[in-house]
Amino acid sequence: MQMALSPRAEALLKALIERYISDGQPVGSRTLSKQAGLELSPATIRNVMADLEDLGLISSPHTSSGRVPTALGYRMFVDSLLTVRPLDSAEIYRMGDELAYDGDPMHLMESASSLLSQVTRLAGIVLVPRQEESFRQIEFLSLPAANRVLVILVTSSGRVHNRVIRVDRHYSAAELVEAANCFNDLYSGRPLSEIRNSLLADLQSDGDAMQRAVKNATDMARHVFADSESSALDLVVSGEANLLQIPDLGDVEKLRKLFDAFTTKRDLLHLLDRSMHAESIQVFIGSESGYQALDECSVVMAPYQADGRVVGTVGVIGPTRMAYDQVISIVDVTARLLGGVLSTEAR
Amino acid sequence: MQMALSPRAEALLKALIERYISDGQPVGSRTLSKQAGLELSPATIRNVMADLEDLGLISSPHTSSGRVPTALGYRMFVDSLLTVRPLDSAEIYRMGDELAYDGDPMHLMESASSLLSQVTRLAGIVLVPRQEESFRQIEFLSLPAANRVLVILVTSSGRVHNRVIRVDRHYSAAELVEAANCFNDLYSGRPLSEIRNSLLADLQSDGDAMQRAVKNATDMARHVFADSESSALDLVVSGEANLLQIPDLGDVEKLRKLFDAFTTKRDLLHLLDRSMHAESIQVFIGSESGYQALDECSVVMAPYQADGRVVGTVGVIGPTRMAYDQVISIVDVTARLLGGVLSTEAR
DNA sequence: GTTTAGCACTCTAGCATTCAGAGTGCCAGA
DNA sequence: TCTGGCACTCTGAATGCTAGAGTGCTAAAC
Repeated sequence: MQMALSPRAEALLKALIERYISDGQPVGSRTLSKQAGLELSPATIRNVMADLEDLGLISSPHTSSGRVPTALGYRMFVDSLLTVRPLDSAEIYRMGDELAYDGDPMHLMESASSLLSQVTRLAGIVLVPRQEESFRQIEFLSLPAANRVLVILVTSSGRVHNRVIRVDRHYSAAELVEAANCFNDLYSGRPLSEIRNSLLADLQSDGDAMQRAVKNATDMARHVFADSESSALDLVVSGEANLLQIPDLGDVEKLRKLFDAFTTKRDLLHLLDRSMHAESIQVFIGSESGYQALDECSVVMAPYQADGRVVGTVGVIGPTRMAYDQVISIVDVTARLLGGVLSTEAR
Repeated sequence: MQMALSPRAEALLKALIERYISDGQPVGSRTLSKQAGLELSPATIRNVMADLEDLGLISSPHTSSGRVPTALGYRMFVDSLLTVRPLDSAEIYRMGDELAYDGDPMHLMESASSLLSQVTRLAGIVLVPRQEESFRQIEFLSLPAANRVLVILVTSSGRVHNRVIRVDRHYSAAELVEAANCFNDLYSGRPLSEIRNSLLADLQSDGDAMQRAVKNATDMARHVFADSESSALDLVVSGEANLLQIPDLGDVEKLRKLFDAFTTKRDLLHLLDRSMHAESIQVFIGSESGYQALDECSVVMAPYQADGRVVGTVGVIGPTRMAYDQVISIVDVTARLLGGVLSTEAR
């Protein structure tokens, strides 16, 4: 189906999409003919456009007004016609400054997301995956309030989960330290999911065979591991408000669905999970994403690395009519910057 | 200026506003005359309405269409005409179930905010004030990564702040425990702000007179106290998406400003701070709030208590045309439920 | 003196009509 | 294979019209 286009048709499609992206108006043959670079009469252009329409790359909103790219058209544009506009180094430098790292990776993700939304004037998203996380350290603190213990879990990425739990009796500080030590020795470096399952299994066997300290630790740890599973914190979205003023997304009902997707996060997580496994930048255009809420949106995501391993993905979400040439390089740079911060940091 | 209205004018105003709230259409004299309870001809009603308009309580969008309440009209309605519709106990019970408390007060606030937004179909907000917080406990954990220490601060409300800091050399676990003990002994129960200032003063004096352990603790604690000042986490907003589908807030530009206010939080914090000092429910109508972004919105807030002391405020934000009778009692009940959870919990 | 009926007036919302402009498709000629 | 020309279509803005809803005012009725 995807027969090769003639070079002329390609050039025309490229010019049309670029024009549409900057104007937002359907593009007609006259307009395109006046455009420098193509010395063709409107009539010729009309013929070519008719071919492009047959191929499903462009369409006209109504019988007789200019053409508009379809999702397929954008796809071809992004895949093979686009000339990405690299950022100048001053810009990159400025962006790097904005990425503040204070030790809390969550803050870093938030600042990356917010940076993206400011620079692109779209919504920025950062996915902080949990599946790869492993256990680093647990600690139990006795609280003054009766029979309360604060459980603190530190994961390999440096994220910290804490939770206050009620316990059945008072534990001395020494007991708590011992329990933590046992647990740390037992599970250090193991993936969270594995530990979670293991804890669940322990709960069922309920063996009296276990040492007391280990048993205590297991009981208390269970709560915070249950928390760490919740993926609520894994996705950071910012700059949603930018989407409000984009005329392309005028349909209030669709906009509401989109915002719902931001708060629910479920669908987005699935989608972004896919982009994790890609080598480089990925662009989901319109309904390609498979989620209704994103029908009129495109998502541009780039995986970022820490010490050579992909640990998450970062990008933006905006209308299908977005300035891909700029957005792609901005997302690319952000992913690199983020990777840089994470990697130097770990050294 | 606020001369007493005749009972008839009051009844009329009340009927008009109730009608407008449920319909969203300007209300004319005929409509009002047909309404049960008032046996008056349209002409009479027109006379009264003219008076109400002179008083600035209602206005007509254009020369000849029905009347619409002004902010002043809503104010009088809310202050003296409104018959609050109490929730039935089943409803209250159901809401109580939704307020899950797992030991983390932040989760509780989020669930309260989300509960409000679901029940009212508006945006829910919860203010968690910081000024009243006092110090409960600090702890330092050594991390495997070179020269990193995790600082954990627990405040009186049970909130936990953590931060990873770099230190100049390796500290042994024993050193860290000692430092924490010193610090805890020194500052237990004192207000955060006081400690913050004290730490700042110490930094300047830089006295060699201080014990080494105390000095270490002070240096490390400084970072997390700086964090705890940031008020970013103090305001929880949820259900913003609900506002999108409200026809009254059709102006996209205003909506964008409103969403910006949600993410900036600064203005909202100021406003809500005011509502903290009120005894009971407060309603800010339209431009009364003094913030442009809230021009076409009303804010209904109720302070909530923990053990008899007001510790925060909870409520909703929506269009000026909202069902005050229901919203007010929903907010009221939520504040009580929240207070209940916080108080039983502390016992 | 309050209330009501009647009347002239005003403004909106919807509808049909018109008209210019932009764009298309197609055909015939270069 | 490209281009010029022509008939056709569709949109969007402007216009005029009408019905409906609502008002303000005045004079009569209670």
